[in-house]
Amino acid sequence: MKFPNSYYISDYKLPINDYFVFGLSVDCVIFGYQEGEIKVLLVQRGLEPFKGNWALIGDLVEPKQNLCDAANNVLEKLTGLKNIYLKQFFAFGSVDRHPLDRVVTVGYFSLVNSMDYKPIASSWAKSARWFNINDLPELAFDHHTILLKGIETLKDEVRHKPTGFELLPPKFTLLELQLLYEALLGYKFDKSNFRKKIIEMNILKPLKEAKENVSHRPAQLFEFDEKRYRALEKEGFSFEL
Amino acid sequence: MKFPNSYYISDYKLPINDYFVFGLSVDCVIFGYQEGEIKVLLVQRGLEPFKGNWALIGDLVEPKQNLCDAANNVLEKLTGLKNIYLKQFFAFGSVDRHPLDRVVTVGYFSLVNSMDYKPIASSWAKSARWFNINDLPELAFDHHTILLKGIETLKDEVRHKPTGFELLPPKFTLLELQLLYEALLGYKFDKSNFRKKIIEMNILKPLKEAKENVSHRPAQLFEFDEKRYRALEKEGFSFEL
DNA sequence: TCAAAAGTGTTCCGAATACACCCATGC
DNA sequence: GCATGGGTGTATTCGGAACACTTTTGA
Repeated sequence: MKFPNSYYISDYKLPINDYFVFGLSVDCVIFGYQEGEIKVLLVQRGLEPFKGNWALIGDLVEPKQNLCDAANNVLEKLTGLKNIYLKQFFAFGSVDRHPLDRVVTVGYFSLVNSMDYKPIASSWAKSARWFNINDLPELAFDHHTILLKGIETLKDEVRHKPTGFELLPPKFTLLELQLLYEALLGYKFDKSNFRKKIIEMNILKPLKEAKENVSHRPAQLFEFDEKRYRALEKEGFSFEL
Repeated sequence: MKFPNSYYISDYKLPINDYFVFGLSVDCVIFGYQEGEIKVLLVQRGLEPFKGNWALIGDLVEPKQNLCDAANNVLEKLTGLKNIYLKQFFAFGSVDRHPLDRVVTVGYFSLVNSMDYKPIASSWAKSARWFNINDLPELAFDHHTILLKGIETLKDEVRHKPTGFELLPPKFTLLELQLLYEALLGYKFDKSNFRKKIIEMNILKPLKEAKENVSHRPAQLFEFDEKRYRALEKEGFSFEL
């Protein structure tokens, strides 16, 4: 490697080659929403180390691959979905986090609408399963730590940005939205007040369609108006609750 | 390296050795507060590449060094201060972010009380300077991107957590606190309302001392009550504004 | 006595809360 | 008709915004 003797300004006397010994990986915390509960997608490892344990999906980053591309690839390989909501949340770099060598991993979290998710025929997908985030199995590596940090980030994000919409189908009713937020935040809303608040934000586009095949009055459907949200955001509007 | 043929479950056929080619560094965005303005500490590079440009301080991580230890070391080497507020905010991993080789860098941001900061006699400190965050010089590498992300993170953090206290001396007056938050957030508060709000949060410990040597009525001094804040946080209290 | 900042009190308004109530549909 | 969720209206409360005012110090 044609690296100078010091990267920034360092006191190290070691040849610089000795510094290019890191492995780099990405791990994805994939959230979904089913039956009123927040789920996370895990796979069962088929190889050592930690063979048989459940784990986040992830992979080593290639030498010429951008971090976010690596994360997108991992996600696409498992779900077949492209352009999914994907956000980096933390880099985990403890010396001993991997039993065999020095691997730094970057955590991404992702929200998928479970209806879109069709496990595809890969060695991964066969062993993939959704777990309730309050009822997790033992995890490989430091994936438990990563997952907890991911959940924390999700909750922070949900409270201040209209993140949750990614978990719903594109068209949804106000009650569905309310139930989702109740699951995400862990507390109840008053129906009337929740509606008033979200409607007045002006980030939902009311549709002329209604829910069908329900044994009660059919509810109006809405879409998240992303364009409108971006516009409001620029004006200083900030999503709360 | 005794690495198995696949890290997680991968389709790669390459020998695994080819994946351990990453350099890893940390870069610190160090914020300070002087004369009512938010500053950031930069150093002038003495070596190629980007010799002469201003840059964040940072360094390569050693093979057996934890990420956060690396960041702390960098900070200590420049300022002589240990146990400073330091928080990871993002990993920057573009393939081409470094002109000479593949180096992934992890950004940390830090808040220091400028009174504590005494540049120490090192090759770094000689060329260190505080810059107003609205008046930045040209920066080396992708440090401008990193810095902007750091500023963004700071503003998010400040709004939802009692972060700003690190920028003040341990004992401060309410007006000093107000002016700091005005600088951080970019807008004014009403004196009376600001006081009421912050006092009612119960996270400040009023002292029996007062500011001295001022040509007007001396103000009461306060301390941030970290213990109390942690306790309140556990009960679900959330700091806002 | 004046300037400058410390510190307090009060009114007003809008938003959040807590309910109560009516509507539409399938069975 | 009744169960179920859809959808609306309103009185009350609480907290924030705006602003005025008094106090204490040094010069």
